[in-house]
Amino acid sequence: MDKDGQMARGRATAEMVARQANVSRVAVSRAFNSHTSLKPEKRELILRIAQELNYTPDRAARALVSGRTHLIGVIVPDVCSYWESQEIDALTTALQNEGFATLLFKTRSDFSMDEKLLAYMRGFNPDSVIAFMENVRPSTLVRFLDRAVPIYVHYPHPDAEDDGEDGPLYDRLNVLQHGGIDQAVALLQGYNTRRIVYLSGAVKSRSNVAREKMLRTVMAARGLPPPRVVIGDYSYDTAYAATIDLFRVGDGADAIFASNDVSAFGVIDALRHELGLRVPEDVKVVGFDDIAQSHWKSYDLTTVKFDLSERVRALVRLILRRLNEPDAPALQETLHTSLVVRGTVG
Amino acid sequence: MDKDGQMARGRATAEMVARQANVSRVAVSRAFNSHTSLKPEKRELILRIAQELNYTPDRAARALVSGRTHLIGVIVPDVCSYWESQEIDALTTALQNEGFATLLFKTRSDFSMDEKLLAYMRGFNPDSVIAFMENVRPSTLVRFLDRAVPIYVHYPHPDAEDDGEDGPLYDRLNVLQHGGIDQAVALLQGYNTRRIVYLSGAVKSRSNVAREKMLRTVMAARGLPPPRVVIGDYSYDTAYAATIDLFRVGDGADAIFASNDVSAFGVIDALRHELGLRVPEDVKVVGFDDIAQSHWKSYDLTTVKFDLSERVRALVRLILRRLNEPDAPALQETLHTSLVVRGTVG
DNA sequence: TTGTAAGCGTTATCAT
DNA sequence: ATGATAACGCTTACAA
Repeated sequence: MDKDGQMARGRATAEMVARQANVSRVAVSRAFNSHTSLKPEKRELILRIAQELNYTPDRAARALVSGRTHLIGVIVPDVCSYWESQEIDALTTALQNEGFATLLFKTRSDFSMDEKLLAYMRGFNPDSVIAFMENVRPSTLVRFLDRAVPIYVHYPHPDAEDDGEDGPLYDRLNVLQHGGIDQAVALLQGYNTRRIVYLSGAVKSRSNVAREKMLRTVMAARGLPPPRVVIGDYSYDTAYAATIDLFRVGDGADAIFASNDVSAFGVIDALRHELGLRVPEDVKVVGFDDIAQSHWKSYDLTTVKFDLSERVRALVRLILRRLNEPDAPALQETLHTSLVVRGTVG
Repeated sequence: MDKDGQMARGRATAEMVARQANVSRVAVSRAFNSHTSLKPEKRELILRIAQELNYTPDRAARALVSGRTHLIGVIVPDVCSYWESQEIDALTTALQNEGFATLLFKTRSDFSMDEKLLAYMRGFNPDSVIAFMENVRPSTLVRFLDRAVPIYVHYPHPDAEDDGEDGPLYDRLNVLQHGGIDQAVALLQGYNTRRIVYLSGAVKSRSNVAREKMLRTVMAARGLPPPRVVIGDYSYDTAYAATIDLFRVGDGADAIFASNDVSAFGVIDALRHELGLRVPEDVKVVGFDDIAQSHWKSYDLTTVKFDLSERVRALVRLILRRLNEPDAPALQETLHTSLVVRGTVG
């Protein structure tokens, strides 16, 4: 029972705190918004009583008036995919530290954007949205998100025409793939590797297209013939089957450049356990991502690494900058890649 | 431009839809709440116009009056942990289908509950909370969650005294581990395995304590001596190191029962790649969870399986039942386990 | 520095 | 079946 003779049932409101502290409810509101002016001792008193009453401002009410939900929508096709789960993990931690929370939505894994989902998500009024969907153009996203700012992951390429004279239209994260891929190709070249195969990811995904294109460019620049392409979909099972096909029906290869680490694992397992080949002696394998499992002894994978924490910091920076300046011109952040050399090339 | 000569900038409100459709804003609200009475043709008209204007009811406003945010808080120590990422994935899909969204929070991975986090989460007013934290008693959770219902994952054990005469105090999911563990032990017994080691998970976590206890019980019931226990923490790296210790410094083992699949992978890699032992010929390995990687050829792990989709369905059922009947007595759902036999025992 | 009053967009209540 | 009106809990003018 509290002073009013009532059980502290349900949730304490600013009103109750105000009564208990003998101040107006506005003072309570001010106590929780640090930028406002309030006598320090009064603020302390209010915060103390608030804690006693277990009071926290209601974010729904706050959102209604401030237009900020402090919700960041994250759309993913597949939470279990390692790279994405690691990114979600780091992102959630970072957002939490900034006073936001991650609102998770799942979409179909075929990389198509579901407009129903967007409409659904919009109801929750996220302050910003990060779509892990690969082939969604921000112009689609923006139709459904008025307050929210879509963030676009871009893969710049030397050959591609850049944006118009006014710069990009949407906030974006530029991922420079050249560094890591060039190092990987150099390494293979150093071992005199001839027939290089690229095992694709989901064929239409932008990251896959970008990876393949950059690989071609890098190999051409180094005087190598273009890679042969084998179709995959970023999954272990498909990679496993495709590798068997490649060696049983096709011509095999001296090195396989897999579009992500998980498919590299499929490749390695197929080579070793099904085809009786040695990695790296018979076939060399390179992956993409550097997920945590890549250092496991069964794989010990040489792979092109994205710096995850750098990436998450960049994303959070974009979100915060945009929320602070809603009308600023399109923002950009840039991210580099590099090669992590382990045991599958050598 | 719309009829009013304004860009459809920002978000459409019920008011605008009402004006456009020549009805009151209450009618618009009713059109979006199917249980209300509204002439079908009128509802259709309103919904059509709403779609044209790209209108969706604002959930923050709705929450303010209805007391329902349609947010389900999910607290995890580690999103990347594979079992949890699979569960989050499935849960998000299921919740989405019921009109809810997953609000993700990360806590420290030492399995202690952070009260600050709970207070923080409470500000978002989740309708319900699922804590993947292992050693949080619902009595702690409930202090911070007034509207929300904590759901407790319970591991019943024959020896343990059950709840008082009034049944359990909180909604819970009972996970019956006996089935799968008993089958695993029977299999090992069938291969005449002598020295069985249990590689623990995080020692204080409830799931780990429950697994070890059940293993002891089952082995005793089958006339086997108690397992030796090696300390782990559910991680690959610790399992890897602990296994090397066990065989280099300690007495080794004929079979290792790992507390989860990921540590089973660490065990297998250490045995094969560091100690030069064969699995299953020299040492047999059993895991716990049946995550997707368990069928990968490098491991092909025999493991105790929880039916994930059944588990998620049960959780969602608990949430919905509780929201429909806030005052119902504590609800329960029950889940079974079974053994998936693959190549690491034989 | 502080309090009063208005309003955010919705749903519930009570009329009609 | 439908519409007016009053909440919901908070923040942001504006006034003191």
